[in-house]
Amino acid sequence: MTSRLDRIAQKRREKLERIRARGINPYPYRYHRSHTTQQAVALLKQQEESSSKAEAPVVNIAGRVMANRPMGKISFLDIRDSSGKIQLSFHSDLLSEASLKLLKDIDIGDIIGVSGRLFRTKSGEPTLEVENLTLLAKSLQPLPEKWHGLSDIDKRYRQRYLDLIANTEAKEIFQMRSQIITAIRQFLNRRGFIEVETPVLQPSAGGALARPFITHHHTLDQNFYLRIAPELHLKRLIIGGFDKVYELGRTFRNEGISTKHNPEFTMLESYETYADYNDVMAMLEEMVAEISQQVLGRDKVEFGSNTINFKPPWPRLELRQAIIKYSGIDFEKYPDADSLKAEMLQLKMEVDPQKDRGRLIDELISTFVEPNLIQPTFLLDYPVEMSPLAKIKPDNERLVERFEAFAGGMEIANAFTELNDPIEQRQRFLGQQKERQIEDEIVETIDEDFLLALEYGMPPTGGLGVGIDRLVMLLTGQPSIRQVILFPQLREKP
RNA sequence: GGGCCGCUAGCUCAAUUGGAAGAGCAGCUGACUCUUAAUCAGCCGGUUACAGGUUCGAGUCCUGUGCGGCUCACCA
Repeated sequence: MTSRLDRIAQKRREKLERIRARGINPYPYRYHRSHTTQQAVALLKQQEESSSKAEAPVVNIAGRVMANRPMGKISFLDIRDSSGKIQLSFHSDLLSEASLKLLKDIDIGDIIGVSGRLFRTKSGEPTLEVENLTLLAKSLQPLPEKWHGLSDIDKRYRQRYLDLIANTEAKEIFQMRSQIITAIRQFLNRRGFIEVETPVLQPSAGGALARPFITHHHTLDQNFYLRIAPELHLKRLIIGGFDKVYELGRTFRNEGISTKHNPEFTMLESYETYADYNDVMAMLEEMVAEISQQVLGRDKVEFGSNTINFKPPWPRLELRQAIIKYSGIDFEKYPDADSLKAEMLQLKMEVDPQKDRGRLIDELISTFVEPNLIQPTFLLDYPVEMSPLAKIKPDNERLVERFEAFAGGMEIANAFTELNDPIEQRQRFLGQQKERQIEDEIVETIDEDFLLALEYGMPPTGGLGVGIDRLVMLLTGQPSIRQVILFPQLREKP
């Protein structure tokens, strides 16, 4: 009746008790480590290259036992820490009685500390000849298989720690993610941007068109939305006199989950005064290329079957021309939703009758254009009805100064010359509210506080939003957003 | 939410047309003084995701449920 897992766990608990019975704490408080495994290997190499014949120094290292190869009087164990791995050898002749006894109760998965001298085996493997063994944490669960790792995708997400232990590639992705985010901060800080934090809990969810999550504050007895964009608060800071601000943080959208969407995701937004969307374009392409250089050491990255080259300048393509090129439809010829819809039906597209003109154009982009934009590309100049926060083009009142950046067939950034006319902004909000209420979707409240702020005067500003998870996907070559989020959203298991 | 696919031991995977549920790793016992996916001998290990149905007989066929993957829709 007992499963194998039960019996393995039972055996390990017995070992734990045996260890305790000998007066050893299997979960001690600290361990003085002198070197990481990587440093220890480097030390050995350095010693070998120096002319001095001095005896190897004693080092203390710690890590998780990953393999055990007992061979009579010698046992070889591999341990791993976050820097790498190293082989340990245990000679029964050189070990104390206590360490020898303890070694018998060490399992794969245990965390141990060892001290001894470094040497190289006949086959050239850097090895620590252990003189002293300390158990630092007993593991009671068996690890995934050593050769194939953990491949059950569900388990990899739910028990990410096992994925990180068993699959070194998984760990590397998240190390790279951290480096990418560090590189972004360095880039912006160097240019004089300051990093700020604005509310996640907001009385109205503005700055984008998306369904928000709703939550409730008990003391205030008030509902709040989780932000769908930090945009409107960052602009308040521009009004307040900060010239260049950015926020790098979590944003929440209560929408479908896919390989490109997670309900909570990380977004960068930056705002720079006295800049327009052309300045922002130049900054973005420079930033992405620089991050790629800094993290990968090159401009190019393999993504699926394509090689993406981030080297600036990226092609700039007018949205209208792009849609003509890939679908044959010129949206300027169809000034209203009905005529555009009719044309789209001609192409045998299934068109939602509820959609307004902006959303129809959006569908043309995602259906025909986006999948073709593998190399980094800017699409410029969007219809005003899809961009309520962007400034109209000086020579065409139906278009705004907005761009979206695409790469690998995904949108990775969205930016515009920010609308700073408070009266026009109010009209745009009202128009948008009307559209949305027709669809009885979410009743949007207008952010009056933001409009008031705008009335005090906002300098001309270029704003940018970058989907960090997607950027990480590109730079790490991952086809699914879940592979670059440590704990992606999953349905709870019963 | 729709469509397609998947779920077998702790892990990685087999199981022919519906005919006795198996292997490797891990674990346990033993051997072995340079192994490194160590090797050798032996042993242990199953609610085949869950519930029902068809059948003499179901891992396999049917229905439903759960979870996941891909995809479409929703959506930037």
